[in-house]
Amino acid sequence: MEAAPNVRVRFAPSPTGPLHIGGVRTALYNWLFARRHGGQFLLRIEDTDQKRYVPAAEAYILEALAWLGMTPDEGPQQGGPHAPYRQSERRDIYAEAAKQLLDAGHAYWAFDTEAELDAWRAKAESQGNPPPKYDAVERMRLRNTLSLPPEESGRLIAEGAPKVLRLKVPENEDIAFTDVVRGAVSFNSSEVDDKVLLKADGLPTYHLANVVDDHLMGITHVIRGEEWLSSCPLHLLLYRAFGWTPPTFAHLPLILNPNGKGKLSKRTADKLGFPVFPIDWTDPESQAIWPGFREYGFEASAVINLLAFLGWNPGTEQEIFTADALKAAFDLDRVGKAGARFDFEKATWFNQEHLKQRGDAELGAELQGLMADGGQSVDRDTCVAVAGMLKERVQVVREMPEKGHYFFGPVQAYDEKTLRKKYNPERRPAFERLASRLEALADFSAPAVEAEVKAFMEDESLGFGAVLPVLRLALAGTTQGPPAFDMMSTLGQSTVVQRLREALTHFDALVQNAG
RNA sequence: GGCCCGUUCGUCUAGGGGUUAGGACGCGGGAUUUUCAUUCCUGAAACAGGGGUUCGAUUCCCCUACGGGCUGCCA
Repeated sequence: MEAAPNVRVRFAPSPTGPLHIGGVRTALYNWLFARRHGGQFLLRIEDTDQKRYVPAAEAYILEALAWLGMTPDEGPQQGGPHAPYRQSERRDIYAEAAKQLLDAGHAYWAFDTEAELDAWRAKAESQGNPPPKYDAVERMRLRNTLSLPPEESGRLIAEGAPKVLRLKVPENEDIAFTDVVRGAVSFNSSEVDDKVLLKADGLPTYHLANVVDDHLMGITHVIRGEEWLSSCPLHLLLYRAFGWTPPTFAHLPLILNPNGKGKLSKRTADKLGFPVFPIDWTDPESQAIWPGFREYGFEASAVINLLAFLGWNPGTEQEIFTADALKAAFDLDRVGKAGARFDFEKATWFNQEHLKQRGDAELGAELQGLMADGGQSVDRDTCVAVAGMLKERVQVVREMPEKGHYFFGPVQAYDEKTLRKKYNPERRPAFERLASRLEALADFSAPAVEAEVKAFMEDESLGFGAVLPVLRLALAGTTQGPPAFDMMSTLGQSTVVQRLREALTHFDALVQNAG
């Protein structure tokens, strides 16, 4: 799309719990769009619902964004020209905006209590009708400054009766707009009800606060989930009532459950065994940990890559992107319209691709840290070597300690089934000679070990198939793994010799047991 | 129920009035590898259905079906 002058976008989550992966993607698209166009990416905390407010959620959001490298240009942490960036700290601004609407006749006070409204809805439903709308026709039957005699309204207000401010939505008017991802969209204003703008507690609802802030903060593009599409006409009405020019809207398709129906949910993800949150979240009530991608072992760059592709594609066949490459390639015109099912298999593939592109040194340092977390101190060189050998054999770095356990400690178990197939007790003396030959080696580099083992095979008239599997079994307990000579070299001479000799003492018995 | 949005291989998707409908994940086969993994080659696999418009529709229009969202003093 054309480079709009000074693009400003925002991510505006509500701190009611951990950020969902869908929310993270919304943040990502906003961030990418801002970077692509040299604009600003703002973070605004929409904490206007005191009932659902979860104190730890804001810190969680900040940490998740930081992990992914999506640093806001303006936000509660870094401040900015439009501070504060937390809606609970902007009450006066909304109150003033509300007054403006009230004075202009675009809004009115309503005195109906929640109980009254509940009864009103329940009555309709009991008659088999759909839930009624507080709209142009119904409002005259409810209690508000439009339906009540002015004296009574005045009295209620003077008495300080609980009241909410509602938008006076016009009747039967077509509201058409162009959505960047959906094209022409239109609604009739009669479908929109007189939404509450200011709640009885004096705080604004999402709609008011969002529109006011987007305008005040100079937001040029509102990029958000499709769940907001239905309220977009309401927002447009609000912009019009204020006399403001609305921003450009882009409603993103939703991320759906892998199989079955609906928006991707924690419930489904739990069942299928994968995370839906960027990082771990400890539920304040149950203390249960809701798993995150970070702790599962995902690379931040992979999460960004895979999320970017859930609803967007570059139009080329390239699928592996760094964040920087995405910043250059991303744009709204290639965002799809249809919801995308989340495929964890593909997500892990993305991770492995990103893993393979990382350097051994860096990976080794991470592995060393992982080992330390597990209480084992391992030297850096070993970790680097192991990481290099294992990175193509795991999907997440966290698999390495277990997958390569034999590098860090004794063999946990021998694969007996394979042992029976590959080991012939008659060859035990030969393998003992091999142990001695290896013990005598002056150079234990992989090529030297390889040369020695090959010489041994030649001398003993044994082939690869007769020697390597047994060697692997003795040293690692399994026939799978990195190239045998690299593995041996990393294990080190004394470990190799010792493990081989010890294994030989067990192998006969293990083979016999089976018989 | 009403309103709105959507629908190309199992999944993510490219494409677009005339194509052998392309790629990726996953799956199958093969090559390489001492093994596993990687890598490479390869196979199976899709335009939801019905009407139009058109010389010609997967592509444009309508309807249906299906899916999704919204329908709160939640966001």
